[in-house]
Amino acid sequence: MRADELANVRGLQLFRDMDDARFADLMRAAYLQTFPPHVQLIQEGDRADFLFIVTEGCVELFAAWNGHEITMMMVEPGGTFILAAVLKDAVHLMSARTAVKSRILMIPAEAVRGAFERDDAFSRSIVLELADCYRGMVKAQKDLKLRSGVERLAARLLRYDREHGGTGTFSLPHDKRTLAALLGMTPENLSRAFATLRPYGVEADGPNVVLSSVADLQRLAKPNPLIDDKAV
Amino acid sequence: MRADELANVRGLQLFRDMDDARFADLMRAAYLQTFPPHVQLIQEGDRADFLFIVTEGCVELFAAWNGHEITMMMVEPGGTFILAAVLKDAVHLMSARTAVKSRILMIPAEAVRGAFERDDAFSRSIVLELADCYRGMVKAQKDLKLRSGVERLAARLLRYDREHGGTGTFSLPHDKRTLAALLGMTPENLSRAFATLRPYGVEADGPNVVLSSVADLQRLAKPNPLIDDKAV
DNA sequence: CCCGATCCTTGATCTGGATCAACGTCCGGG
DNA sequence: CCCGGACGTTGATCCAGATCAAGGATCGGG
Repeated sequence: MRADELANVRGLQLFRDMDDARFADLMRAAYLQTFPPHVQLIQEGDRADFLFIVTEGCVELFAAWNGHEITMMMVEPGGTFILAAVLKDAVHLMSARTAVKSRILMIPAEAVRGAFERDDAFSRSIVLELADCYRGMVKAQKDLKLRSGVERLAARLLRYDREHGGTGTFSLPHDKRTLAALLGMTPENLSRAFATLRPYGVEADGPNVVLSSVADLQRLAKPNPLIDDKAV
Repeated sequence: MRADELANVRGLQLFRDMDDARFADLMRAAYLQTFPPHVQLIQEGDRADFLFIVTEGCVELFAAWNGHEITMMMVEPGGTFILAAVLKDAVHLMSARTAVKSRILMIPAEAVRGAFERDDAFSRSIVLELADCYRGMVKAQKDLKLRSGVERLAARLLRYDREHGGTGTFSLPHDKRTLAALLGMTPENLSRAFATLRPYGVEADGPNVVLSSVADLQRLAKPNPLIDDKAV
C-alpha cells in the first residue's frame, strides 16, 4: 500500500479517531487489490467476509430478484460498503461489481468486529458512518418516490454541478447506461429525459454537460437539501 | 411510567446492555406522553430534539416534496425513530405523526448523545440498531424497485401471516388507506390488487384476511429473505 | 332512526415510463 | 482500412399504475 493511500484511508471518518496501534493491526490484516472493470466482488446472500473500501475507481452495488436487476448505488473513492452486514455478521443484501478498474482495500470482517469490540473511538465512528449510510438511503427513497424521472435527472445534474464547483460545466461521473440505472430508469428514457431538459439549458455532448440556465433548471428540479444534500 | 413499560423499554436491543445507572439517568430525563391519533410529532427539516420510542400505538413516518406526500414506514411498539438524526445532531429527513392513539417515550437528544459518548455498551447497541435500520431501508428499496404492486402486496400478506404464526388467518395491522401508502400505491390500486389476488386464495373481509392457498401465493410473490425477512 | 362523513370498491380514462425495434456513431482489433 | 460490436438516440407501441368519477357500506352523532 502506498503511503498516500494509507494516509487517505487513515483520514476517513471511519478511521480518523482510531487508536494508532489498532489501525496498524487492521491494516496489517487487510488486503489491497486492483480489479479490472466489471468484476463481481460480492454476491447477495453470501456471508460478509470483508469490509470493502474503494481507494480508486468505482463500485456498483446492485440487487436482483426474479430476473430483474437494479442498481442501488455507486461507491466512489473514500467510500466504504457492506459495513452493516460485517458488523451484524450477516448476509449481504446487495451484490457488488467494479464499474471501472478499481483499487479496493479489503479488511477481514473478523478484524473489523474485533476492533469494534475493543476500540471505543472506532465504534463511535462506525455509528456516524452508519448514520450517514442510513440517511443516504432515506434520501434516495424520497428522490425515487417523490420525483419523476426528468426531475430526478435535473436534480442530479444540479448536484453534480455543485460538487464540481458550480461552474455549470462538468462531465458525468458514469457512462449513461450506468447513470440511467442509478436514477432508476432505462437508458432510452434517460436519453429522452436529456432531450426534455434541453429547453432548460442542459447541453449534453457525450459525457460533457453544460448547464447554461441553472435558474430554469432549478425551477424544474426544485432541489431540496433534505433530498439532494450529501452533507445534511 | 408503568413498571411493565419500563421493563419493555429496558429490554429493547438499544438499552439491553446499558449501564444501570446510565439507563436510569436517561429515563429520568425522558418524557412519556400519550397522543391522540393523527397528531404530528415532528416535521422534516426541524432539528432533532428527541429520540422517540413507541411503547403503544403506531407512528407513521412520511416525507413530502412539491405537494406530494409519501409514507416511508410505520413504527410499531418497541420501535425507535429518528435515531440517526439525533446522533448526528442533524435535521429530520422525515416527518412523523401518530396513526392511532399512541404512547411515546421521548428522550432528549442531548441525553442520548451524552450516553452515547460515555457508555460504551450503549454506543455498540446503537451500532446494531442503526445497522438494522439501514438494512431495513435497503430491503424496502429492493421491494419497491424490483416488484410490482401486486407482488408487493402478496409478499406483505405472507409476511404478516408468518408474523402471526402462519395460521393463514390474521388481520391487517393498518387500515387499507395506510397499507396502500406503505406499499407505495394508491388506495384504488390496493383494492384492485386484493381483487387480483383472490384467485390465489386471498380472502379479505375488511381488516380480516384469510390465505387459503399459501403455496399459490408464494409462487406469485416469490418471497425472498433478503427482502422480506425482518431478522436477516 | 336517520343523516352525513369516511372508507372502500369498482369502472373509465389517462399517462409516465417500459419495451421493442431500428439506426447512427464511435472505437478497437483484425 | 474495414469490420463488428458497444453505446447512445429516436420512434412506435404497450402496460402498470395514477387519476377521475361514482356508487355502496359502515358508523358515530344528532
